[in-house]
Amino acid sequence: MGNRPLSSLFDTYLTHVHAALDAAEAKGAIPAGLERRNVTVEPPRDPAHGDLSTNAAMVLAKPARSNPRALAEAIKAELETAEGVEAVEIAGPGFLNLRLSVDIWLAELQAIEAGGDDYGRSDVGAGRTVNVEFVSANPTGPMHMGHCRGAVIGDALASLLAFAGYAVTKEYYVNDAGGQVDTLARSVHLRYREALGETVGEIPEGLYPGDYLIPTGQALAKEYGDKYAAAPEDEWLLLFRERSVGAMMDLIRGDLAKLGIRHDLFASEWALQQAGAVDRAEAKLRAMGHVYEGTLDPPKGEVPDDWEPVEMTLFRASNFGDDVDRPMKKSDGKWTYFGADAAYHLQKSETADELINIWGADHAGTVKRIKAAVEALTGGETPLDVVVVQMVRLFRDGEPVKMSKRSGNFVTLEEMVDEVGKDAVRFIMLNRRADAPLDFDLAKAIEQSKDNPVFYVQYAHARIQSMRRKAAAEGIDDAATSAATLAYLDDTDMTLLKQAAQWPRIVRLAAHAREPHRVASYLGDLAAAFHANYNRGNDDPALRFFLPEKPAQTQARLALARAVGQVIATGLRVMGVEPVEEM
RNA sequence: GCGCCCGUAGCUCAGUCGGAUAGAGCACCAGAUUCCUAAUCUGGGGGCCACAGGUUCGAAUCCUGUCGGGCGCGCCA
Repeated sequence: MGNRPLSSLFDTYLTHVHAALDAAEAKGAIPAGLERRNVTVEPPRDPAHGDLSTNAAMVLAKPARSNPRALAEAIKAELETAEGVEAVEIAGPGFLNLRLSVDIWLAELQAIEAGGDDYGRSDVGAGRTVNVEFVSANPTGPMHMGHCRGAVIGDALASLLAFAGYAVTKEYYVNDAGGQVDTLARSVHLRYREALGETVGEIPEGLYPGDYLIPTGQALAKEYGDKYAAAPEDEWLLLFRERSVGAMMDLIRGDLAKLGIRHDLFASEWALQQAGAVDRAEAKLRAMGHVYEGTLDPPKGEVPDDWEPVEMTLFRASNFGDDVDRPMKKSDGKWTYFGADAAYHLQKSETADELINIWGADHAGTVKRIKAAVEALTGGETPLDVVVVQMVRLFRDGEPVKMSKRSGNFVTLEEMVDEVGKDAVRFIMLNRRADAPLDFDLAKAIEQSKDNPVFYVQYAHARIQSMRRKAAAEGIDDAATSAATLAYLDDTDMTLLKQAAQWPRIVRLAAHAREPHRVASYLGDLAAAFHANYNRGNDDPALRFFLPEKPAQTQARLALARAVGQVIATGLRVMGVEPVEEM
């Protein structure tokens, strides 16, 4: 990162606006002590309005008991002297529009060059530690397509937050304590007997049928022979659980690796319970009076036939915004999933300032209770954000893709990545808001056309690299930008440069909103602007980027292209997509 | 029944902690096109931002309600 300041152009000018307000205050032009929190500096919607726009006069008008235009006049007078400000206009209901000198944009172009892959990196995270928990798929089989979106979103969000200056831990919660893991162990036991030569036939209802359990059964047969073949379950269940979970986690880690995902930490629910962490969390809540023994009302809607009220250990979630209290411990004395999860979140909060969970939409109903638990357990000290990821529907050429046999049930992540590639999967999964359902078309994902956003963005980058290679071959110096550079750039070029200069702001906004899809949207827009600019050369050869007979101009426009290419490459890397050199 | 999410162009969706004339792609229409990388390009039409109130100088954005769609509701994980 070096010693460069990490503030973006917008931050810099927000500082200038504050300075102007201070100066206006000092002269008595505006009242002192106004609430400035809502003062922003943004690019105006219409580029014709200038380079930057501030709402200061409108926001301050009311507390100042003045009208926006009058305030704007006072602020304008101060702002006009700010560095790099060429003109200030008052427009609309009281916007102050700033036009910046070309020197500022030249400096920004040079900042992109100097920054390289770090251009846009931010310190808004201020080194705060964030724990991003994602995937956390049950360790009962390989990952399927349904896990994929949350995996990519979690990984990209972690990467985005790291780029925005947070200290990020990527964590996977292994649900290895529930009854499903017993089912897994029994299923593997069957495969173990099969490996010993027994004919098992159809996998019985209630056990996992997938072929992926066969190697685990074989490995256990090789290691233990027929020792457990006829033994009672309690002699082998724990062992088989441990081995099966280990094997499944290896599978899952392999699947994640295919998507370019590596977690920093795998936290075991089983280990958590064994270590007494759940007891401690419950005791902590109990000491605060948030836990009691009681019964729940029957669920609304369809009441199960066998409903009967039973006493169990309940957390007063309803005191923290949830609809009803939630069981931590079942009447049989075992922890509920929620009870363990509450303890798990307490554990995470001990090493992180902020928590983020990436959850599938099918868990959306449990967001309130876990937020309630975290609030109670941390005294509101540790914020928890739950990013809810909606379903993916898989298509091929517009036709829904149905189940596949191999996994036992679903289209596996492996099949998906093998078919369309890691980068296309990642980009498309990130090209939509998480809370909107996504249709994923396998055929479209690898289509080489403008309709395919992955291709379109990659192509922009590849095209830029191609020009650079060509320039190098022609002996045109691909050197650093000089002061003369901007003389060759016209308005359309400047618009493109200004768009590339939005990158630091996009990083900040996307990180703040926990929305990595904003990066994908932005890159799509930037690529489109680049292609449009490039295409001008088709109508007017004088507007081509590569003009061998005009090396100085070529150099200048290559500098612009290089900056755009740099931002695209950096953005793609934040998304975990590898920018390609050629296509 | 209750909760969460969503409702923006014919379709798929963006939309800046509330800001100026609400954007893009597809589809449609009209032109251009062997071009630095080709897998097209340029322009055009198209909107009661689901509906009704409210807050605000200002609402697609915030609040309330209604309607419509998705997901969920358990001593499961």
